[in-house]
Amino acid sequence: MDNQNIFFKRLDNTWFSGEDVVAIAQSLLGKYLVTDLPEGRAVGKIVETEAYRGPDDRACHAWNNRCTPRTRVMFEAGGIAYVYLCYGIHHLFNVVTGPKGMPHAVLIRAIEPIENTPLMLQRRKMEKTTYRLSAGPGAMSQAMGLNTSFNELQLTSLDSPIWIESREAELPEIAIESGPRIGVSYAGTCAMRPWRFWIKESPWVSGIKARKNKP
DNA sequence: AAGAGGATGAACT
DNA sequence: GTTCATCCTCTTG
Repeated sequence: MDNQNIFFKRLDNTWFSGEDVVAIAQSLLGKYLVTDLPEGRAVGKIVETEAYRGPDDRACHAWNNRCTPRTRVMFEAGGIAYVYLCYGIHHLFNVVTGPKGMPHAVLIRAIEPIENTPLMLQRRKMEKTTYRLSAGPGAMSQAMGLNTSFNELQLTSLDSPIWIESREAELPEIAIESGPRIGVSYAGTCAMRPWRFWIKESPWVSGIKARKNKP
């Protein structure tokens, strides 16, 4: 009967306004993504992220502070959603970070299903729960009901249907691994930056060749 | 106005 | 390992 809010804390603009997007990408691991939509509510634990640092990151859509109709949202203050269509099929979900004018964002690449797996299965048109349900940015977005209609949504508003929250009174120690980001080979030397982060040993991460505990 | 290519994933061989 | 679905954005002319 404890007040949930003591432990379930929606991340706010202050949290997302930090200048170090690489650090924020790591801090998002172990946080919970919640989508409370008309079809139902779903919750997933974030297990994989990538940092994109606008001004000096060739892999970032806002590289060199490039501001276009699409990337404009990345220049907003941290805490707003940046969702775009990739390959004409996949909706990729990012959280913008940093102060207004700093075009940084974190791509959420995978979640561990926590609440309402049946809804996720239905959205993915799958029958059995495996890592394919929500491993990879396109799959994750589909499972959670995220699409480009939520671009520019304020995730930090108290009445927002989508948000990210922490669920621990004290942050537990999380074993984090890192490596190069996926699918950014066009970005020259920037492609080698180890700005992809995931929770070590998590079977819900994308791009794993040999899986020990197949979910 | 036209064309290339992409922060992917699924279904193939 | 390879192919390809599918459409929006950006660049070029």
